[in-house]
Amino acid sequence: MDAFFASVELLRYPQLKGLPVVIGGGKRSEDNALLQAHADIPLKRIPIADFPRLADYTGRGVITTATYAARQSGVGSAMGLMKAAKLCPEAILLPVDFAEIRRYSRAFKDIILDIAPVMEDRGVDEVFIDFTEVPGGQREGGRVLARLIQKTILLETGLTCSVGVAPNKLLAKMASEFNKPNGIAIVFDADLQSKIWPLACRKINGIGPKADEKLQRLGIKIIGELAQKELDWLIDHFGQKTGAWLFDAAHGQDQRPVVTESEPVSISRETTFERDLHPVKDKAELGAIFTRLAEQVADDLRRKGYVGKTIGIKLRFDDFKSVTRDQTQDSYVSDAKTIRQVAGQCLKRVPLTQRLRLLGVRVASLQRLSEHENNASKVPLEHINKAPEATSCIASEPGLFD
DNA sequence: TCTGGGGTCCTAGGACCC
DNA sequence: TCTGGGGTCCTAGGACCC
Repeated sequence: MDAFFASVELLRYPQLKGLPVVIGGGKRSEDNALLQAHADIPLKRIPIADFPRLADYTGRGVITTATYAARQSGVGSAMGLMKAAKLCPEAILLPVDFAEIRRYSRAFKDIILDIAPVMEDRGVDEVFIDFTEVPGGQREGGRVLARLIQKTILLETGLTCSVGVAPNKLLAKMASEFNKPNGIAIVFDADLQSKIWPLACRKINGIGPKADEKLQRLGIKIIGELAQKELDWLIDHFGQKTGAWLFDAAHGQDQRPVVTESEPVSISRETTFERDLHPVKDKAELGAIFTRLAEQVADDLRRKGYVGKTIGIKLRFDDFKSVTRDQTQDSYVSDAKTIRQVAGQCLKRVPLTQRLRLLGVRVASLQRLSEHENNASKVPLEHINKAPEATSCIASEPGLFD
């Protein structure tokens, strides 16, 4: 989806179209103030001058999405809002409305599922779709189906998206960036040299700042240069797994299937404080936040129907360094009390000599509540065979060749 | 002007087992 | 004198993604 969070806000406030708008910053208080002050008029009649300005922001938030007009000033995703305010003070700042985002996310995915049922969820604003078995999916290299999806989403939601069609996920993801916004791009295997090799290595999904820096140190800036390197050379410099993956990626090779269903690995909640908190002086406040995070995670587990047996915490200090601690239980849990208690034990293993800026609580090693109840109803064997009269064990001595 | 929140996957060492 | 070769699970950190 194109500038998804911002585009959703523009549906509500069409008077902001074409203006630099930035979404982010957490709290909805300013937005509520805006709405309260204009309770008597329709949203689309609220004067532009009355919207909150990025220049007035004072918190620790980051940009989630910027409209294309705002991007002209050099602001972009993940940038701190205070920094963005210097670059584009006149921009309008709106908080994220998660409920609304989820509604539109569900809506555009349902539209796609109706047309092409093999869809992989990649977060609120992105999916992979397998065109292979969709009737007409091969027409014009996929362009006809891409256009149909685009038009239907626009018609039913008012939102635009960009589509990349290619033989695999790696190339499709890159292709989707080619004609943003509201664009379609088709990439065939034969286009590798002309369309992919001139791109910066950073454009490969999976090469981040660190890997890119290392590649640059080795004199590799674009994918074409990466593709000239031998497999063994890449493995020598990046290890077996990453080396082989880089080699494949540079040659446009990617065998990953479109995965339509997956189970979560972990569920967590974290929060950055408005100001850094002192582990002793602000103990009471930290304790209250800690408890609330545990309650939120417990609630998430309950709502989603999971239990977990690894409970962990995350701390970020005032110097932005992070640590994690976790502890695995013998049995699966999901209640706030237990999570809070085990998380407290984890916290004791961290030396607290600095102020904290973030605290998080996480539950992993998840199991579906339904399966868990299933297993719990079966009495475990060790409870049936309590104190056996005799135990047979053929190989009771540690053998040399076992 | 410091840098959100919720995730996944990988690596690497140690414990422990056969 | 120097000590295998699997395997799994747990823990901590870090890169990366949306």
